[in-house]
Order: sequence, then structure tokens, then C-alpha cells
Amino acid sequence: MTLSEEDYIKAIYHLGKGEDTTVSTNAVAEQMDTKPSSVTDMVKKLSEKGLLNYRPYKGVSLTEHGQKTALTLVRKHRLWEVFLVEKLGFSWDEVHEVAEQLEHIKSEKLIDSLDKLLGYPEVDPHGDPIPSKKGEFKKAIKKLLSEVPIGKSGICVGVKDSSAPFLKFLDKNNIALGDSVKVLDKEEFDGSLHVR
Amino acid sequence: MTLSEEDYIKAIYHLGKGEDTTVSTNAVAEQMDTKPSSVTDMVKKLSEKGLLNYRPYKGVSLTEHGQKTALTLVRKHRLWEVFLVEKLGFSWDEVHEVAEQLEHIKSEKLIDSLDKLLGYPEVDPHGDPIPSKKGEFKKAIKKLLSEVPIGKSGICVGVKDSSAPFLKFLDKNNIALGDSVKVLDKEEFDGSLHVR
DNA sequence: ATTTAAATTTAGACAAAGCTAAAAATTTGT
DNA sequence: ACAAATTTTTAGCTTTGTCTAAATTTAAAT
Repeated sequence: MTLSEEDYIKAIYHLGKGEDTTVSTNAVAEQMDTKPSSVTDMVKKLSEKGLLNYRPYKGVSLTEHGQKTALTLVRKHRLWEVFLVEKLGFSWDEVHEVAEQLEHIKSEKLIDSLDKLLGYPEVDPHGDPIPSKKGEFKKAIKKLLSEVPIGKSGICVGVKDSSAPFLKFLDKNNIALGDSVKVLDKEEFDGSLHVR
Repeated sequence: MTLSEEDYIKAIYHLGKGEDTTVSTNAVAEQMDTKPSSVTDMVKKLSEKGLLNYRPYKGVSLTEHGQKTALTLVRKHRLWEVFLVEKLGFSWDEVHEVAEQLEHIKSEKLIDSLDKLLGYPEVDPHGDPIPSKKGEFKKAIKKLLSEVPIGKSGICVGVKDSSAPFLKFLDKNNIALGDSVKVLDKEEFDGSLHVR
């Protein structure tokens, strides 16, 4: 597998939300920041290799083999993220770019040893689950704060918007990573929340 | 810098033994396991980028800038090797292939943090020195056993021939990594050694 | 000092992965 | 149901890094 092939597999996996969904050529192009025509080419190649099901004009989905490949990549990416935060002191919003590179390193022994070193973690620093070696994992642990019902609370494991102004806003309101946040009330007219 | 460019820089550095030596096109081709004509192309490109001094038919050497680039790569390679052995339990002869991939990861913060995690090591698992962030390092700590004078001893930090038969031979004679070996005598006629 | 041999470079081709512009298929709007 | 808009694919071209075969330069040998 080349670097580029791996990136496509991961993009298609994420667009399909991990389900066995069919995704469009355009969607892949946007996700990959490339042109639809390039996607068509690559998608043909990967379907000949048995990683994708491709029906012209109809979109693509991952085959069993493609799924497995994607899960391995996700596993590697998230294990490296844990490593960067736990062992090297990166903050949760600095890890993605580097993990994006590290996930392409090829060595089964490396990943297994890393998993062991980290104590077989189940989630990455953003609260997303880490697939096991066999590709099993519990999903959808994470919710948007706007999806939490009134009166319930959750632990902040990340933000959707990581722009400086928004992070400053959180800071000013004393909300940090790991904090417990309880939803007190919702404003129906604009969806804004009262939290503690 | 692309992956391939980095590999050329490192190859030329190693062929020149770290000195400011001129190396031949053929030598680079052999080291890189590629054809001389490919080397010519790449060497032209890298000299236009200011990393190499190239005189057609005369060979190449690293510029100041090329030297610095090479040292950064060597630093990264050797730090990763220490990590693999110390933190992940790799044996000293398993690390090279993986470090070869890891050395291309681009993140200054990553390398600095790794250096810190490892306690700022001065040598890699083969006994080779690790350049500092600024590119300084003590060199030639390592010697061949055949270069050790009679009566002196040293610590075994690696082997030149890592073939199975030779490793078995060492095993049978109870010589392992980290052992102290004293040269008792040399046979002039074939260079063989008596050691303890 | 030529001739031969070896090393190096040039020229032309190829595969991977991308792009642009044009053609074809699908979807949408009325 | 049909024209318009959108999506997708095709065709042809570009770049990066490689290769082969031929040409050229340098080195070696008689």
C-alpha cells in the first residue's frame, strides 16, 4: 500500500462514519482536498486491488478487506496520538498532524509494542475508541454537548471548533479538557446552552 | 524535502563518512540500490537546491546546508533507535528498518520531546553517537575488534557481520552484546584474534 | 600517445498521482 | 417527461523518480 492509497482508504472510512455506507466521488475529493477526476482514478485502482466496491457514477464503499485496512490505520493513528500526549507531553490539539504521518509507518511489532507500552488504551486523547488488533472496538462514546439531554452531564474530551477565539472563550468560562460539564437548560430559539 | 531526497542526502553523508569528502556517482548508486543515471538526475536537483556541490564527472559533496540536513536525519534515526530498544523492547538488530521509516517524520517538537523522554542519550544502541540539536557530536567512539591493540579491551556494542552463522559462532563462544572483550593476542599470518 | 576500459551523463520512456477541459450519466425542477 | 443543472468519468498533459540504451568523458594500459 502506498501512502496515497492509505489516505484514500481512511478518507472513505471516515466519510462512511465507519458504517458500510456508499460515499460519492465528490465527497472523497473534498475530504482529500483533491479533484474528482483524481478520485475516480484512484478508486478504480483500489477496487481492482480488492479494497473498494466501485460502481461507476454510483459511488464507493469499503470491502471487507478495505474495512480491515482502514481499522488498522485508525488503530495506528489513535495509538500514536495517545503516545504523543501521554509520553511526549503534546496537547490534545497538537497531535493530529504528527499522527497523520506516524500512522503510515509499517511494522506490526512496532504497533503491538506501542500498544503494550501505553497499557492497551481503549480511547485516544479526543475520546475516540481505539480498535483492537483484530479490529473490534466500542463506538460512539463521544457526543456533542448539544446532544446531551437537559440535566445530564459529560466529560469534555475535545472541541469541534479549535479556533483560537473559541478556545479563549472556553478558557474565560473555565471549561478545560477533562472537566465535567452539566447541561442545565437549552434555549429553543437559537440552541444555545446553559451549562455548569 | 521529499523522502527520496532525504535518502540521497543520508547516503552521501554516510559514504563520505561524515567528512567533507567527494563521492562518486557509482558509489551513491550502489548504496541506494539504484542506477547511476538516476543518481545523476537527483544530484543535479539537489545541487540546484543548494544541498550538494556537484561537478559533472567529478562527483558530489555536501554543502554546509546539506551537512546540516544529514546530521538532522542521523539524529532522528538514532534517537528512534534508542526509543525502539529502550522503550519498546526491540533488539539491537531489529531497529534499523523501522528507524529508516521513522527518521522521515517531520516535527521538531516530536524529536525534541523524544530526546527528553529518552534522557538525552549520547549514543544509539550500536554505540554510534547521536548529534545534538545543533549538529555537534563526538565521533568514532566505536572500533573494530581487529583495531583494538593487544592487551586492551572494549565493550561489544554490535557486529559488522550479522549473518546467522556468525551470530551462532559468537553465541557458542559466549560473546554477547554489552560484554567486555579483551584482546590477548593476534596471529600475524591471518589476523585472527585470541580474546577473553 | 593511442587505444581500450570504466565511469558518467544524456535522451527517451515509464508508472504513480495529480490536474484541466470536455464528454457522458444522473438527478432535479417544473 | 424533458430540459437544465449537477455529478462523474474520460482523455490528454504534468511532475517526480526511476529505468534502458546510447553517447560522452575520464582513467588505465600497452
